[in-house]
Amino acid sequence: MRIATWNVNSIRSRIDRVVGVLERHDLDVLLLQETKCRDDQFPSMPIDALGYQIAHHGLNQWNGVAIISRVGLDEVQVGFPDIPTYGDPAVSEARAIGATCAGVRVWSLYVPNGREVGHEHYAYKLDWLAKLRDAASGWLAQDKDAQVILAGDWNIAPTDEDVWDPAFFEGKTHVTPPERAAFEAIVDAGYADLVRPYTPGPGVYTYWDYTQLRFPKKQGMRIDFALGTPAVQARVTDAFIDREERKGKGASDHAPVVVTLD
DNA sequence: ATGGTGGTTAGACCA
Repeated sequence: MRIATWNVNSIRSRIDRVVGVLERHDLDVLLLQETKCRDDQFPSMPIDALGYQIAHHGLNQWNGVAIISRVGLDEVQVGFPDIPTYGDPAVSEARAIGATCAGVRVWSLYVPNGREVGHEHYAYKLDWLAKLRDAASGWLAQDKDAQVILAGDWNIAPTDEDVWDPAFFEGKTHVTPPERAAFEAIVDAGYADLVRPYTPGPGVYTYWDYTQLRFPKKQGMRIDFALGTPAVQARVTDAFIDREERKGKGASDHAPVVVTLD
């Protein structure tokens, strides 16, 4: 089984690239973030035509997560237990969707950005990650052999090696100790990074800002991850980051991250 | 090359 996660930055503007990624990598499952549309706006036809099923959760022009699968798409779940809302009045955001695909419980996750350290959105990010940890920890406690994948745009660079210049990011979100601790807490709950062992750094990234020629200058961040329970980790035979997809006109600012299971 | 990113959208907001 081959599964990928990708922050697509609008499914409507990149549907042709999505089809290309599905075909090029012979994907069984593709987890998308930032689809940026409502369910009724999702361009499903080209994906249906390839024999895939789609589960999408999109409420408006922001966020939006989807699971695309050709190996089954069962027990679709929008959000995880106790997923936080944002703001006052409280707003539910489309940042998590789960489903079972060929016996693997997969989650497409779009972790809140945080905006600025100290911003209300930053507190939301940390709370969101803590609630995700609680939920994910519970799933593994229920069944230590559970096959669960938590994948998506985490908006966290877990180590200094995961950003092109640590000094540039000093005092900014994505690299602060509380964010890194929130990520490590999920690893400590039993969810290992499935990709890093196959793509060691430094200089290995999944995201490059559109501005300032960050991609050609190789100035990126590793912020997209696929984490898995021990039962999943034991099945991984390969993983890579599809840098080629970041090239050319009309690319997303994120690259797909691909994992192969036996 | 006096603009410089790109998405959603129609003046901003978000990343």
